[in-house]
Amino acid sequence: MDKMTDTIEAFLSLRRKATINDVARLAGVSKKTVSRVINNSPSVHARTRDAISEVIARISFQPDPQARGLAFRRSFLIGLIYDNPNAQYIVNMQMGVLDRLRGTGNELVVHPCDWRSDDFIPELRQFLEHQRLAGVIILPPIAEDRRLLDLLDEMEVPRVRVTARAGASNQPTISGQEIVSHDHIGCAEASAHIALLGHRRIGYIGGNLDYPSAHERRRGFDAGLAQHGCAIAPDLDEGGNYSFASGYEAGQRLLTRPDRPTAIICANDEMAAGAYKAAYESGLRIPQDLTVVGFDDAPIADRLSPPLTTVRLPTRDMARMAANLLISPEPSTISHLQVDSKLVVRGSSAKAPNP
Amino acid sequence: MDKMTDTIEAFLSLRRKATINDVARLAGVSKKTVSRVINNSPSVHARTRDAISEVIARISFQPDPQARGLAFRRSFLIGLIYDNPNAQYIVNMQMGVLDRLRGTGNELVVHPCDWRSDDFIPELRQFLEHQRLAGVIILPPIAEDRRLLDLLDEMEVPRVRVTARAGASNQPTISGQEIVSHDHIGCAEASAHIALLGHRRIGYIGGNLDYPSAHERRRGFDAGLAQHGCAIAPDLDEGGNYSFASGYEAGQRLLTRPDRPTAIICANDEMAAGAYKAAYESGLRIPQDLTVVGFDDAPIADRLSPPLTTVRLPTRDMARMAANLLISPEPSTISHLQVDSKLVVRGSSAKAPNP
DNA sequence: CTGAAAGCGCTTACAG
DNA sequence: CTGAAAGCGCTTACAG
Repeated sequence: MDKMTDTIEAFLSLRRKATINDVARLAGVSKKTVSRVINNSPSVHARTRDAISEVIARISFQPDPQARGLAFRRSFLIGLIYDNPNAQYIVNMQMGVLDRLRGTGNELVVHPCDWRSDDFIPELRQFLEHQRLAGVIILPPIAEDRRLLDLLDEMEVPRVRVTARAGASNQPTISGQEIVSHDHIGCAEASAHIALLGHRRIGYIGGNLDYPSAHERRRGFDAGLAQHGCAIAPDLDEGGNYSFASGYEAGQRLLTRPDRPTAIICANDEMAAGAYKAAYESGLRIPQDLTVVGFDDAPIADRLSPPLTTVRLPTRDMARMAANLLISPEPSTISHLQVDSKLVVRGSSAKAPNP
Repeated sequence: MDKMTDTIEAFLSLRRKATINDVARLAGVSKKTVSRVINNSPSVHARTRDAISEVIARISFQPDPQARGLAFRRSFLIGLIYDNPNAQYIVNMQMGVLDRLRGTGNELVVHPCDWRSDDFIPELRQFLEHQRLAGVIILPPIAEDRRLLDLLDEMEVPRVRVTARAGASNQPTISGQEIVSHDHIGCAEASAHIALLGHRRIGYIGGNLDYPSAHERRRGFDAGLAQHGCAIAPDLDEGGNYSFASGYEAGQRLLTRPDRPTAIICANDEMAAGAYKAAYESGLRIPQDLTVVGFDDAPIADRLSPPLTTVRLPTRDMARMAANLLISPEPSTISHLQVDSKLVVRGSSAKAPNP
């Protein structure tokens, strides 16, 4: 056993958390050089680097994020900012971000907020001033909020937006990266599926028009139908707000009319579940009497009877990609990454009943 | 305008983030004294304190958490550690913790993990070694994991556990605080409700017996029935694992027998939803032919048709209480706080059908 | 390719 | 009740 090993043994017997000074001493170099290794500086002799890496591994040294952060003038925290009521969506996003953060030394700080509150911007300003975040990921719908984007630009916080509409609220910014979900692709698939099943009396329950997603989804549904010479019946075109209650009420209106639809397209699964309830109360069987499709592939989708045909977005992947844009050592020049939604066929869609 | 105000004006025109040095200079004291004010040290003259507070407010000084953390040898981050598939539960817990953290200068770092993985403990050790957290909150079921508790003790991380069973895995520890949910209270209410409705053929679909909650809930259901001289029929006592699928399968077994139950008690709402599906497929109407009750008041509960009678736990409040135990300046001597669940009656429970 | 000095913004001893 | 010095564990800017 050489002297260096002895010293390492001695250090280990102290059972103390290692610091950069321990590594420097044990490796016989200055702490500046250790710092270079930690930060992957190229200008370190290979042998020096190897020796230092060896010591780091032996004493399981992990640089203290607070000390690094203080010196760097930024933290190793990624903020996730959102105002979204869909719990599964939020949890998936968190998981996706964490997938990418694992092993990078960064942690995830969650920050739900209240878009409607007067305190919305001041509260976020306070949050951002307090922590000097490594970056933030903003989820729909507030990823479209101009005031929030301006605030982030002003504070020079790197950010990635997750949106349903390319280029929305866009302008030259400090690091305006974006993950865009193509909601319309899967919607077009879904409505084409319905047209191919022979449906012609097709009803619609739309999403909250304040959200870009509501427009994108409608655009997709219309396109898929148009492909087959079909369209939403103008007299069956109901507005909803993405809630179960709004889907239920719209479903009641649609299903109690004499010339009721044979299929109802819903802009999300929550409203589709509401439509199920209306159908159930009207004594209509799904899918024999009525076809229903939704969007989200929410947990409720395959718990409904029958399981709901819907459109799925790769939520977790999107979050992973968003985190990657923030973390990636070589910031890519691509600023808009796009992901497609896709149709998931289950038991709620079937051939149109014979007239 | 006096000289001090002038200087503050001058500082503000710099548009620079304030530091403790700015406050000290502007208030004409040492930074040590400013530090005393920040940390509420009693030994500061009232007039001195007021002057400093005034400057702090004027220039909106916020101490840098990283610098404070480095000096304090701990961060201002609260960790939330869990392995739980229920998205709404997780989101509610996060909201509750954040309710209490707001304004304290602490942030929430979420850390889902995989209880089943071989890497479970090593991964958590790495996490805890990296960050020097101000404290952690552990959610069920891993709040019962002995290895995790030992790890936290070894690393001297303050912790609060959220559990369904008082005293589980308990032993003298560094700061073994605990929020205990009395699942059994609401369960007893629920089963008493069923007994009072006249049901006598009562089936049961149980939770995963690896989780304390499964035992606590069963205990409550049994007690509520016993109050009225009733009990789960031994031949209708099904095991489940809290999943929709397990509820569905158990429901099928229960409902296809000739002497089927008139009421089914489920250890959670997911399984109750599975039982709904089995009932639907057997052509049984809820609640006319079959009464069903669940536990959780999950989002699905009032989206089912009819809405599910269930038991609600004040999840968000529990999280708030847990965070409070960690944050509270005067650590309370009470180490076990208890909260009750309660019955929520909806449309899925009705009088037993006439034999 | 490597290092000594100064600094990031705070706090803990130690004085007085 | 208040302060000057040293330190938390890192990095930057400057040398060499």
